[in-house]
Amino acid sequence: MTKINDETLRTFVGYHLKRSFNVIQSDLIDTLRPFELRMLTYSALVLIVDNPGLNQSRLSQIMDIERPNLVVIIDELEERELITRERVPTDRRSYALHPTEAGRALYRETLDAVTQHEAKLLSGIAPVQLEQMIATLKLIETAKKGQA
Amino acid sequence: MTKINDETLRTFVGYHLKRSFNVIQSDLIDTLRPFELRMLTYSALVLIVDNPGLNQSRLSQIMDIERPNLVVIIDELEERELITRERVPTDRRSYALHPTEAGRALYRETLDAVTQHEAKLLSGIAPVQLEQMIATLKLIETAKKGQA
DNA sequence: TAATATTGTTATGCATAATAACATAAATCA
DNA sequence: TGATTTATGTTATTATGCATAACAATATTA
Repeated sequence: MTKINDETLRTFVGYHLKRSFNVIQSDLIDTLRPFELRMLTYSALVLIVDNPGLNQSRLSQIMDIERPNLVVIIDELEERELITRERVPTDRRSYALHPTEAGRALYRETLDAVTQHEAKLLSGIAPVQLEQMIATLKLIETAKKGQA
Repeated sequence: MTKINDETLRTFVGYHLKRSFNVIQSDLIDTLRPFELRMLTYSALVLIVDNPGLNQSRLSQIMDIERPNLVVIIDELEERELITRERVPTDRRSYALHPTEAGRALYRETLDAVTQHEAKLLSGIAPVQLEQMIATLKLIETAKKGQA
């Protein structure tokens, strides 16, 4: 069992980002499974509860996914009666997305579970350190626009 | 164009990780496209050049993917004659993976390109800040084992 | 030797993500 | 006003990443 050398890949920030994200992601998937939610359906539910009345176009923008990919997500949430699609009178092309009472209830349950799971996973890391990291991650997030 | 509120998701470290990784990933995909490499074929090539002779089992472990998923990646690299698969005399179940000269040449080219692209993308961020972030990311990466 | 484990493989499915093409509706402009 | 362009949601299709089950060949072990 020779140790494998990944020092070259370690010179890339992206490599570290990916590996650590994988850890958090797999924890999140486990956390959401009992609620029968995937990462994307969960994100969409949260954003709809926090921004009732928004349309699919805006939602796909904030979620950084293409409109076609959002359709099935919204279909699923509507099917489960967690949200509603309502025609907007002033713009009959778009739908206003609203959470149902069940949607809001599931939001509260899952928010609690996800928060606790992540806190537990990261319990060995100093909060200050996490805050500093998030500040840097925000810089990366906006790096694309900032440069050529 | 009302501003959308994602403050709830912003309370999760994973959300920040995902968004920033997306930025780096899309930059990386663009960087690798001219070389006809994807993220995984690139990672595999780098690891094979840096660890000549390793087998697929070990490679899948370090790459954090399942063995079956590595097969097609290795197939592709072999097809392009960037690596070779050689039966190991002492264990005829496994293949020793070695880079060809073309593989090593592509490695050098791409390493250069990827390094420069990432440096440019992150040029607005202080190196110390990135180093601190990487230290925290490493903690997250090993968090799973460290806890219950 | 018999039972078990490992390596690589095929087949399959799920989740995430991108593009093309389209109907409907709205906005623009000429 | 009417013609053109744009925006919204949708269907269909594809690529990519990632997981599991099942298997043949080979090694290991009990």
